[in-house]
Amino acid sequence: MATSNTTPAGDRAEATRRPLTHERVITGAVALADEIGIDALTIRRLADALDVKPMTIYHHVANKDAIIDGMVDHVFAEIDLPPTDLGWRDAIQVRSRSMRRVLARHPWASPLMESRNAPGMTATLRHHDAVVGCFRRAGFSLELTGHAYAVVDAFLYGFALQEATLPATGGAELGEIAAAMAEYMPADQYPHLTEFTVGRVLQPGYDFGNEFEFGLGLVLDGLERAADAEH
Amino acid sequence: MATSNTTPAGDRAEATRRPLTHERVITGAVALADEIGIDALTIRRLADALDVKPMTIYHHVANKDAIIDGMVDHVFAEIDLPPTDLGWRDAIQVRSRSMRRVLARHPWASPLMESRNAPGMTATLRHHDAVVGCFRRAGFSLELTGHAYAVVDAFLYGFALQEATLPATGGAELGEIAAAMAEYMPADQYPHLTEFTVGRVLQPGYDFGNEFEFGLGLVLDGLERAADAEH
DNA sequence: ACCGCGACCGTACATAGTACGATCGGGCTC
DNA sequence: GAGCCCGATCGTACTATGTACGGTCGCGGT
Repeated sequence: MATSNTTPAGDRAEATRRPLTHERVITGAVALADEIGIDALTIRRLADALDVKPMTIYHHVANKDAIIDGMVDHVFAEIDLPPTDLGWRDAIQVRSRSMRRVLARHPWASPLMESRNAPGMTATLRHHDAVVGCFRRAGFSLELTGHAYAVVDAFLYGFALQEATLPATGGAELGEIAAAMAEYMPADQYPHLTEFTVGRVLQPGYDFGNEFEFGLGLVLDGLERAADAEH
Repeated sequence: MATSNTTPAGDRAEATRRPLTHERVITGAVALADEIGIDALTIRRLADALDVKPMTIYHHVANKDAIIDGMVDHVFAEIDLPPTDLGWRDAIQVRSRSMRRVLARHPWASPLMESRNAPGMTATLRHHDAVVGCFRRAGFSLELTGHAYAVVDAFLYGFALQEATLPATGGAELGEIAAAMAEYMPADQYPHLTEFTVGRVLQPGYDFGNEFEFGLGLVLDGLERAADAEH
C-alpha cells in the first residue's frame, strides 16, 4: 500500500491529511468561513472539515479567539502591498483594489480586521508598515499620512461592508430582491427611494460593485490635492 | 402599599416595570449592548436587565434575530435626517456628523446596519429615502446619487468600524496601548510604522477622532466637484 | 525492551437559543 | 356575582456551543 511515510508529505490521499498544524487550522477556518459564514463557524464543524475531532484543534491553537486572530492575519497576508516602484497614487490604488478583492472573497473579515491587535500578527504589521512607508516616501507629512490612511481604509472597510451584504455579486437575482423589497415600500411613502430603486438599481446593467472605482478615484483625487497643498 | 393599578402606569418603583413591550425589549437590548457588547448580549442577560424571565421575551419578539433587526432600526431612528432647508453639502454634513456620533455611541452597530432588510424597518427606509431625496433635490442624477451615497456611507461605516475598535476615545490610555504594541514591533523591522506610532500617535494631542472631519471634507469636496461636472 | 512525549480523542460541564406546555390574574358575558 | 377566556408570564427541558480534564496510542531515543 502507498501509505505511511516517516513524514507524510508527497503521498497523501485525496484530502490534506494527518499532521494537523496551526496553519492548517487557520486556512481551514478561513475556507469554511467563506463557505458557511463566520457565525456558522464552530469548532465542531471546523473539526469535521479538517477530518479531526473537536478537541484536537486545541492542541494547535489556544482557543477560538486565537483562530480568529490567525484568520485575520491570513487575510492581511493575501492583500498585495503597495508596489515600491510606483508613485504613491498608483501604489495605493493597486493595494486598494487588491484589498477590495480580498475582502469580497472573505465577506466576514471587514468587521474584524481592525479589532485585533494581538502580538504575532506579522502579516498585519508588515502590511501597515508598507502602506505608511508608501505615503512617507512620497513626501507626505506624518499628519497627512494619518489622514490619508484613515480615509482610504475607512472607504475600503465601509465599501467591503456594504458589498458583503449584497445577495449576489451579479445583477440578476438582485432584481428579485429589490422587487420584493418594493412590496414593503408603500410605493409613495418613500418616493425617492422608490425612484432610485426602480430607475437605477433594477436597471439591466446595474452592479453595485462598479461604485468602487468612483469612490476610490474620489478619495485618491482628494489626497492628491492635499499632498499638493503640502508642497 | 403603593402597588397594583388597573394599568400600572404613573406609579412604578425605581426601574421600568411590568408591561413588557416590543419597544422595551428593543431599547433594553440596545442599552445592554452598549454596555457589555453585542457578543455578550444574551437572552438571559437581557431578561435580567428587563427584570423578567428569559422566555417572557419571546412573547414580544419572534427570536433573537428579530431583536437585532429592531436594534438596527432603532439606531437608524437616532440619526438626524439631512435638513431640507439646507444645501445638499451642509445637509449631508449634518446627517453624516450625526451618524458618526450615533455609531460611536453604539459601536456594535456598524457591521449590522447594511445587512438587514427585513420588512417593517420603517426608520431605516425613511432615512434612506431622505438621503436620496437630498441629493436628487440638489439636481444629482440617479447615477451620481448612487455614487455619492455609496462613497459617503462607505466612509461613515468604515470610520465607525475603526473608531469602534479604539480602546478609549481619549488619548491618554491610548499611549499605553501603543507603547505596549511597540514591544511586538522589533523596532527596526517595521520602521515606518514605528516612526508613525512614536512621532504621531503617541504625541500628546493626538486623537484619532479628529481624522473624521478631514475625511468627510475630502469626500464632500469630491462630490461637489462631481456635481459641478454634471452642470 | 522500555520509556517518555506529543498528537489525538472521549467524556463532561457551563452557557447559549428556544420549543412546549402550565400558571395566573383580570376583564368579559350571562 | 359566577364562570370563562385570553394574553402575559414563567418552569422545564432539549439541542448546540466552547472548552477543561484526563486517557490512549504510536514512535523515537536510550
